Amino acid sequence: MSEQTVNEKIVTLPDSVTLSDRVCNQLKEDIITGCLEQGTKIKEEELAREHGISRGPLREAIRRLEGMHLVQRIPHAGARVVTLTRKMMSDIYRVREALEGMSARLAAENMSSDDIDALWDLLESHEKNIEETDGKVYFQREGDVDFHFRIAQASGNDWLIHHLSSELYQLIRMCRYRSALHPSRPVNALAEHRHIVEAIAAGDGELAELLMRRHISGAWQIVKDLLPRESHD
Amino acid sequence: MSEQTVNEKIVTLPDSVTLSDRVCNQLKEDIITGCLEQGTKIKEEELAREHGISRGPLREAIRRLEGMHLVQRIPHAGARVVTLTRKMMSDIYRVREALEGMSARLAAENMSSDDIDALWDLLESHEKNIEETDGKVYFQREGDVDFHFRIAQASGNDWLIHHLSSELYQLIRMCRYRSALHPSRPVNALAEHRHIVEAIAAGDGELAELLMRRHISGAWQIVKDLLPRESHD
DNA sequence: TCAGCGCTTATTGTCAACAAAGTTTGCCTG
DNA sequence: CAGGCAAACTTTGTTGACAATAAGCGCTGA
Repeated sequence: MSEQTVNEKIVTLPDSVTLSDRVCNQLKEDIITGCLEQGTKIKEEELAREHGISRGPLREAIRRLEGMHLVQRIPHAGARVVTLTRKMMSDIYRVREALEGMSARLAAENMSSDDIDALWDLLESHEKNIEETDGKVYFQREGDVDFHFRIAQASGNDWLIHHLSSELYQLIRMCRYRSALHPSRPVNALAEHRHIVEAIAAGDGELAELLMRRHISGAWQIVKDLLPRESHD
Repeated sequence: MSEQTVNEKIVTLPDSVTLSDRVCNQLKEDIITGCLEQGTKIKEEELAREHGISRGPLREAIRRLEGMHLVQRIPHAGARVVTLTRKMMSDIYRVREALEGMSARLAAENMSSDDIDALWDLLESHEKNIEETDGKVYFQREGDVDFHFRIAQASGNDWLIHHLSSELYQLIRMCRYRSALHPSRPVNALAEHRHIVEAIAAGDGELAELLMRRHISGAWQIVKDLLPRESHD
């Protein structure tokens, strides 16, 4: 699609449509993985220089991150990396419970048998993954997100898909990176995922929703105790 | 706060913290009210000149509008005002059903009696408003949104509050402006609002959620028939 | 010593010019 | 006459400089 005339200097992210896009994604990852610590003041000139771009595109990137709630901005005072409070995470998990519950119900109603087969395959690969790595990778990496992402996709509701995958999941990932999380949860989660897929395969939307809500609610119970102390809230 | 040296052409929005903010709000209203028609190509230079600002702030404003899903952008090809399809509105109403249902449930659990009294007052003023204007204004203006906005506020869930009030409601408003809408719905809606508040006052979260979901579902049934034809979808 | 004031400085907001990409137009060729 | 190529134009992406605002700091005076 893109010609070969592209400059070879860009190696980290091969095809970046735009400097703003590239830096936006870079910053997003940096924030989520904690490379940019929470509450960090964002100094435009400094960041721009670090990323080798001008302040213009950087400002646009920041505006988009603001839209994703990954940075908070005050008009003439600058922007800071968002700080995840316990309350914020609680709010997000609650909303997620509602949205993913809905997502599972719609998936049960809409999903084709081919898609369901693909879901089973996904779960199988997850299981193998857990066995191989002793459960460490499943939750920490993309595995869990993949599952929920697929369900959201299957709902067919574009709004749901977008908000779950490009906003809520990012903050969930960020939360996971903060709370190094790998108890015996993975095998539990996998079992729960199985039950959800069973309900979906049976076309039982109501059950799928219930199970999904319970699954997420349970996840929050685990996560909330692992969150850093910052107990003032 | 701002000096008097500001150009006197700016009369609509007196104190804007930032050009970008001002134009962003202006554009938002223009898009919602249909002043900027759906699908319109956004030409940066032209718009910037019209609003008397440079392209820099305008681009930032557009990035934020993109985040609100009021414009769609393609990297090197420009941005267009979003086009509301029937599917899109349907998706939004479905999500709204889930989120506002949750919102009503939380409101029933959290709301103080003072807040509930204020809600009753709001409904009363709405009733008077309907009588005075023969029902034309209630839905069309802020009345209905006000009610839902208050409930969302009362939920205490910041994520819910933000997404309902600053994203979903905007698109709902936009939809309303497209479908000139004032049948006998207002009195119905008011009655439904009353029942919801009753449930909240009784602390019956489950009932409040049910009634709210039904209320919104009903609203969609009305709205969807009033949407412009564009029947290809 | 400390409160208040003005200045310096660092940072954000804005602008106009430059570079690159995409789109249209029109010419040339088969 | 049709199709495709190329050049001109339009529009977006990017940059560095300039203006304005807020924060930090030292000074003066009581």
